[in-house]
Amino acid sequence: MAALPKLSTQQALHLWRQALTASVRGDGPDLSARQMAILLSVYLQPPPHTVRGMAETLAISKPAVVRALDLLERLGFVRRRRDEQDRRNVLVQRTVKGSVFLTEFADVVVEAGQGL
Amino acid sequence: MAALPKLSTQQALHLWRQALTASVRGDGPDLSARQMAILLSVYLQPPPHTVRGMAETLAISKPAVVRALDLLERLGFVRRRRDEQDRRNVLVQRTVKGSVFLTEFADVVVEAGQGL
DNA sequence: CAGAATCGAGCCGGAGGCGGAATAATTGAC
DNA sequence: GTCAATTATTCCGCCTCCGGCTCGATTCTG
Repeated sequence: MAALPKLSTQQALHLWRQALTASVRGDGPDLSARQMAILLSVYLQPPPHTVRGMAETLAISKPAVVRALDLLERLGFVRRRRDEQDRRNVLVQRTVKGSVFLTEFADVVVEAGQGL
Repeated sequence: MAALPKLSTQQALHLWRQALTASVRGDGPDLSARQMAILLSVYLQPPPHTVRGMAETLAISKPAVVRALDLLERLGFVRRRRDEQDRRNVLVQRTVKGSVFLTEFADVVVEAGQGL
């Protein structure tokens, strides 16, 4: 990945505002910060993705992760699979729909970056 | 402001994830997307900032803006002033505390950008 | 095999957000 | 001066989210 020059404080805030505003205005689902962080983890971090692990990463409770996954699964952005090696675990996997959603969101951020 | 080279899709998502994760993990207040968008508008956009105007900008209801301002004012991130020219309006103004909060948040984003 | 440990999920009371409708205050139109 | 228009706010019922606790299922320990 090509290196990125250091952002200024003003650039960072403007970038965030423009992307956030476009996202809020958009007609897509309004994910909370936790839900978005979980979704991004699943798509950007190496597997496996377990409830326990994500709860620790974000320093939130397990029920909060379960609830977020309930919603993300309902939206079709993510899929739950029982781990056959250790059937206590649930492995969270990506879906095409989730990938499309994140790609569109990334475009919004990229465009906001252009507008600086 | 120095121009920024175009972000790649991957860079945009990684930037967002790292900043979001740090923010969720942090001990600061957990602002929703709408609340954060309103706060950023007040600090980055030219005044005046009215309830009506922000509701239109974000395409959300006025009560939603009022509630967000209630919270932001309770946190000390923003101040409400009656417009003396037209006393129906309320002008939203910045505070030192809000400025500090956003500066710290910007640092998180900048640091996430470095980690790409 | 028995008991402890670990995992995800469900339950519960509380807190807060949502939009539509109604309200009070203020201003503009005529 | 009167009535309509505009602004921010409050009220209402509904829904979602929160964390602590508990639970069933599964695995590990000895």
